[in-house]
Amino acid sequence: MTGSQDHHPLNNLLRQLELYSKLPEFDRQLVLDLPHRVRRLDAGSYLVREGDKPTQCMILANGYAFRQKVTGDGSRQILSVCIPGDAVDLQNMFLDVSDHSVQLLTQSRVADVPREAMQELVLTRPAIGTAIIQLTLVEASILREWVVNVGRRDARERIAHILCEFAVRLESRGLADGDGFELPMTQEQLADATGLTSVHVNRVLKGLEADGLISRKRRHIHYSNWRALQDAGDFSRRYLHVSEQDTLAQTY
Amino acid sequence: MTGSQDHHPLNNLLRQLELYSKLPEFDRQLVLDLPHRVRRLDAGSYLVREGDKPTQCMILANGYAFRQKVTGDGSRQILSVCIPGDAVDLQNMFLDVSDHSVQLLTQSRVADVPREAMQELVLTRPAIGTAIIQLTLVEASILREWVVNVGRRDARERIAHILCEFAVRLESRGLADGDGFELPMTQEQLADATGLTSVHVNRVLKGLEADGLISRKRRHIHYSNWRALQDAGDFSRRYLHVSEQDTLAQTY
DNA sequence: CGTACGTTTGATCTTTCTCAATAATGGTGG
DNA sequence: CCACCATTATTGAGAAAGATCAAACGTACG
Repeated sequence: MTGSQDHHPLNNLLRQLELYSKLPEFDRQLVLDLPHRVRRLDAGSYLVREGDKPTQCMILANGYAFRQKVTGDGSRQILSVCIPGDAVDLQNMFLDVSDHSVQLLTQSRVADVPREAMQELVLTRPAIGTAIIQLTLVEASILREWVVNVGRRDARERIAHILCEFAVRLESRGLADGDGFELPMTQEQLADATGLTSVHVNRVLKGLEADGLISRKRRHIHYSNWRALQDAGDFSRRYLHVSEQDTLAQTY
Repeated sequence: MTGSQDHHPLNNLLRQLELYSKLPEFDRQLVLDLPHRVRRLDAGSYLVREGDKPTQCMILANGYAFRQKVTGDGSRQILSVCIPGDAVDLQNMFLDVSDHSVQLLTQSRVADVPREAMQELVLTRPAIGTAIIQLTLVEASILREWVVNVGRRDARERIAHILCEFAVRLESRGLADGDGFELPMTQEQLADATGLTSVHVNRVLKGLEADGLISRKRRHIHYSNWRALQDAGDFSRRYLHVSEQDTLAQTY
């Protein structure tokens, strides 16, 4: 869960920017030279609250976070899970007021970069601009898949699907162990991500386990039958826009 | 529904780019000078199919379209509704393969702009880059709200919410008539947008009508009680990031 | 060792879906 | 203008997935 020992927290940002194509050396250095401040925050801390006017972009150096919105009657919908290395606040870099909240799932180190510094790089360095736009578009693609997940799949499919998504995303960052991963959230949070109740999530998880698709120990998910799990979740990785080689271990 | 008589179809793109801030005159001209081709297409035509490698960005000169994905068992989820003037393919401008389809709701005129020409403007003209990123981020914000809508609201709230969203978006483009608008879709499509069945959508619409929140004539929705409709849909316009003055008529 | 939080399980209730049939509407060809 | 057809809208009855309520059980942690 700790990942590599990158002591420079912007290395994470850089790695993400280079997901789709390498940056010129000059641009890489500009990214690493961005002014920033590192904070260590506890689980549950808010990085952004809906309605905020953020002045910083935040990069998750380690740890997990999630985006959420709360409805008028108080129920919560989780909108995405940020994994170590994610830039959390690209959304807010070009919009003045945040339309959702971001909260830490685990204790984390977070790097803050002033909004203007980040904007300047994006607008003046085409390679960096391209990379940022691609990241934003992939995030939108994942959101579209989540709309499908909660809108048109039953409970079992939803859970299987989100487990597959975690598996591929974590694998692509080297945070999974080949045939399993540490689920960074409680069943209640899983419920809020899938539009279900925690009671029902529990029953579905037990069902998947009983059917031999996964096994669980504490929060660790082991996929006993990866193909069957994908089928159960109607999962195809296309929407993640990750290259095959990033997740070779799962292609077998 | 026909909108204004912009004979230059890129005027629509320009208007959208200037939603958040005016472009310098030089940039405006670059946009209008973009190479393009105009096509007239029938309702039901696909502008993009999932899996395509698009080479053009498309701008909806008039008419309506929607984004959709289809699940393994054949059910459809509508992901967003594009209204006249929307640039449909910003998503694909920087990603090589499309993760969803776009289909026309009505007969439309569509302007195609080569991907590279568009990319170049975005990456070399900061004002245009900013505008495009903002549009992309607003679209992501709407997607997040849709996740909330299908994930955490009941049928009545979902329908009321989506009606409010249409009202504000159409109003902001001058396509509504103050206290009503022409719904561009069937109840079946409304169902696919809200994760419900058409049967249930019908019952909910009748319920909203019986309670005096809306009245309907054919596809025309008239909101008899705008405030009550917003309340019923747990609707707040923040996520649309439209300025108040764009929709002054509704603020009363 | 106790407290708080997360998980598991059972029983019951509601919302929404499914299936099926009927009615309205718009468009088409004659 | 009219008869016909395809699509869309409407309504009813029964079934099912998932929610709700309630309680017991584990486990981590101060």
